[in-house]
Amino acid sequence: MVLLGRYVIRLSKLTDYAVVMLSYMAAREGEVYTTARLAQRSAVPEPTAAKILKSLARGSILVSQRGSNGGYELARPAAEITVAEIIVALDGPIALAACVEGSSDHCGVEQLCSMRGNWNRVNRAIRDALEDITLADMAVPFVAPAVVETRPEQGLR
Amino acid sequence: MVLLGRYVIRLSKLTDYAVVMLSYMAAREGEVYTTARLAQRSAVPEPTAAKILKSLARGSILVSQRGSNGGYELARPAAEITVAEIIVALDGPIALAACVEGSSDHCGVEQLCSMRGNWNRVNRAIRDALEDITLADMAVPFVAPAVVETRPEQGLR
DNA sequence: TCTAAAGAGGACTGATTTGGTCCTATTGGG
DNA sequence: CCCAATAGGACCAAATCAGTCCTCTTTAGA
Ligand code: FES
Ligand code: FES
Repeated sequence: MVLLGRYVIRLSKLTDYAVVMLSYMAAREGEVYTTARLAQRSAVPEPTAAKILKSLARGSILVSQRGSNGGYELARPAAEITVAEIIVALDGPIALAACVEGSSDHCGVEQLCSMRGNWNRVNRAIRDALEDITLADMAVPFVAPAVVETRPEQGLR
Repeated sequence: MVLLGRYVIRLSKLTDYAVVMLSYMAAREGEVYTTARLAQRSAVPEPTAAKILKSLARGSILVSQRGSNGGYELARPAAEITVAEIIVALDGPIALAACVEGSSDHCGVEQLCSMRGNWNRVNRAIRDALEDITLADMAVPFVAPAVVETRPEQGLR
């Protein structure tokens, strides 16, 4: 059977929180933010915020400065940070199921392997979609621009 | 805080199994397949297969015929069944986080709500990607076409 | 040079979610 | 009628995730 490995798209709370914090940081690039401050501003409990920030730093989305006066800073301009990267930093590679390029596991049902390439196609489609959207796209100005409340299906792009 | 609800993309084993079974069914459209048969052919344990098939039927991807001589049949030609539908049938709506059109929960941090529309953009991008791929795309002929074993990053479409 | 303010890195735990099983209807053909 | 199927849930065990905490390293500056 198809023997799934690690790979399932699984974006969640943490990722969502991350975007909230990153958006806040994007407001003034070049500034250094401490964990405490970011936790406060985003309403994420501090230990959790710390965990997220560490992951983002490991993923080269933030650069960290240790020691006093330390903190985090965006590693690049917001427009160059993609949602895909953020997800990868927190949830690991973006893929749906096994039978993924690079996965070495191989299912026992050789006949079905032909499907392999097709999942990859799906994966690539999603990855592309996610790579097209940057933090700058997410981080619209914080002065909430009258969010339409009723079924906002309209054209935000 | 952003108060996430139900909505997280979460395609997984079940979905993967489903595609395997559906691909098998797509080979000869119009034929009626019993749970037992599908379970065997796809190497999914029968009770699990049954569960999946029921979900697919509920999602109008399959039509079921009860009673003896009963079974399942594709509700439409494979080319008209999208991967998106299959996912929805098994894992529920395709979306990443809350702040989704239609979700009535509302986070307490009004300032952050401006991000809302942007998640929707992400959601829509993924949904579109998934709607573009049909079961027919996944169900390439079962005589495995010499799957390239070494880093298959090449152009399978 | 000492201290305190930061981050790094992991171990750990409780809560959710999944995957998987099973049991009891209901349906329909022969 | 009976048997072969599906429908629909309840249920459980295992995996995963969110969240916490503890200890170590780095660095500014008194
Ligand atoms: S490796 Fe996935 S179907 Fe064979
Ligand atoms: S409802 Fe999601 S940020 Fe407000």
